[in-house]
Amino acid sequence: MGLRFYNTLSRSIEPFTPAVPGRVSMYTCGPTIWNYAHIGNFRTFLFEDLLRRWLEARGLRVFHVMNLTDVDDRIIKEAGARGLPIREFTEPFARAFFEDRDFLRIRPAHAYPRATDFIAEMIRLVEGLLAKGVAYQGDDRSVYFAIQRFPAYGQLSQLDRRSLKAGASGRVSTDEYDKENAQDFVLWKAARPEDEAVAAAWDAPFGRGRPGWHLECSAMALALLAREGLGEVLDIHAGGVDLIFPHHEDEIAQSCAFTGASHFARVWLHGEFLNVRGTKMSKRFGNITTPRDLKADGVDAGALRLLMFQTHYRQKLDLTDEALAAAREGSRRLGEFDGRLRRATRRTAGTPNAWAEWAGRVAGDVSEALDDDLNAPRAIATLFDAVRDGNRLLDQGLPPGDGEVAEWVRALEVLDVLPSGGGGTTVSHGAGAAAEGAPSDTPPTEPEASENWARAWAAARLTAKGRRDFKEADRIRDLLKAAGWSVRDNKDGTVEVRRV
RNA sequence: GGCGCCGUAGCCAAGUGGUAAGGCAGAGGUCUGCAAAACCUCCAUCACCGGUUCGACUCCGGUCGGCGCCUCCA
Repeated sequence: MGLRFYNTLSRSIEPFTPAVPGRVSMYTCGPTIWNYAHIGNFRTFLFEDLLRRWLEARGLRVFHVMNLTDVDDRIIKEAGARGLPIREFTEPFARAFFEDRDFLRIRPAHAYPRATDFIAEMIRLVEGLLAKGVAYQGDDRSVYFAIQRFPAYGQLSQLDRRSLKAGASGRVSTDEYDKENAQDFVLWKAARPEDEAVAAAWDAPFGRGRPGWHLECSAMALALLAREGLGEVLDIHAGGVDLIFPHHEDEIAQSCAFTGASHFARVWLHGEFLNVRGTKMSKRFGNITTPRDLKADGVDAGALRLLMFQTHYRQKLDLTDEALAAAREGSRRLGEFDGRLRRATRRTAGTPNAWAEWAGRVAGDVSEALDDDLNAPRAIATLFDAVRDGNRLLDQGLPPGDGEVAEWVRALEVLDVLPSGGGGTTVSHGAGAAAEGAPSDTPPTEPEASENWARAWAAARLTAKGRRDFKEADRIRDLLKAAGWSVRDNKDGTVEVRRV
């Protein structure tokens, strides 16, 4: 059936065809670097990572841009409180964002433009809008976009079908405005002393000030599209559902009014929220958890990715310890099978037919699931089916060929949900561990020494088992367990120890 | 008040107009010195009430419950 996505613009699933064959331009709204991004934010970034990976797996060359918002009210306020220029204030959070991104194995975008690096482009955009008469300067010197002069306004959020209740969100007071129409949005905010204090003001023909929130995405997307020779319409624009209105609606208005094109992006994808006990994770609700918090708690990125992808991106997902534990266990099982499969691979042709069928099913089902609006939960179900069937074949002693294993690897690479590193080490007979005599009962603290220690005990267990001294063997297992190592006797007579 | 989403087993979660994927947990079993791992078996009638239909969990209407957006929140 081919690749298809749910397009917020049409509220329906549509076949996806990039404007330039073989290439995809994709812009995703990134974080406002005023603080550490929480995993709610990262749920969206993870969904976008999956999108990116699948497009690439489908053979498309993706140009992915993610902006970093480094000037906004919160940043100015926080920077002011610390007496720092905004650039200096945001820098550590930008770095932290990249660290968290890497921890979660999110593939780096091709560009991470920062708003303050594109002031000139934004000014040009505002000038263009003023020239076209769709923008005007208010009495406060700020520049606003006049939505009544842009008839298509509201198509994304279906504004024509709703009546806005001014200030209903309670997040902004309605009387702060100096606009012709309450729904007009600001393109350029006239500079205030607080802005000057933190170097958040720039000169412009229409007055000194700083960009409004929406402006950066339009300016940077258009600038980077032009640089890549990809026209002035994005193939895909993605973000969280909360950005549909007003952010993306306003981006469309200012971009299309400027370019004259009918679209700013042909496909709009929006990811649902990550909830905590039913309500969205948000700084203002005080219920946030950051990737670094989870990392500190020993949560693995593979488990986290599995958890996120086991729920469709357009469904709300509640984060709980139980769900996290379940994902950890699932990730472990996938990793266990992956290791077993790779060890059993043989490099020969003419593999048993059962494996060929197995591989075909993995590739076909995963592909069909992800093609269908990124149905990762279904793709993961396929993976688990493959684990069960594959283990059964391996139990029968049938080895897979590399071609079949490659199909499994390809499917896994898109989701990337295996546990990271920390595999066990296997000790076989005559490991020479006894060379230095019996290891001490207490483990060394350094990781490497601790591993040697565990290996030594594993060898000792092997020896004890060899003389059928099961009491001693059990004692060793308990001792290792107490030190945080799991023990497993393999069928081939080896002992495997693994950090828990 | 407006717009929209959701309500599937103990927990998480796909899905289809024809009688419910997958994961975790749990129970029993095979294997094992014992474990572990792996495999096998078992574990739902899809919030409620109407309607349409030969047939609905899937379509329509309503009720109840949860959630989101409504000007700078992924």
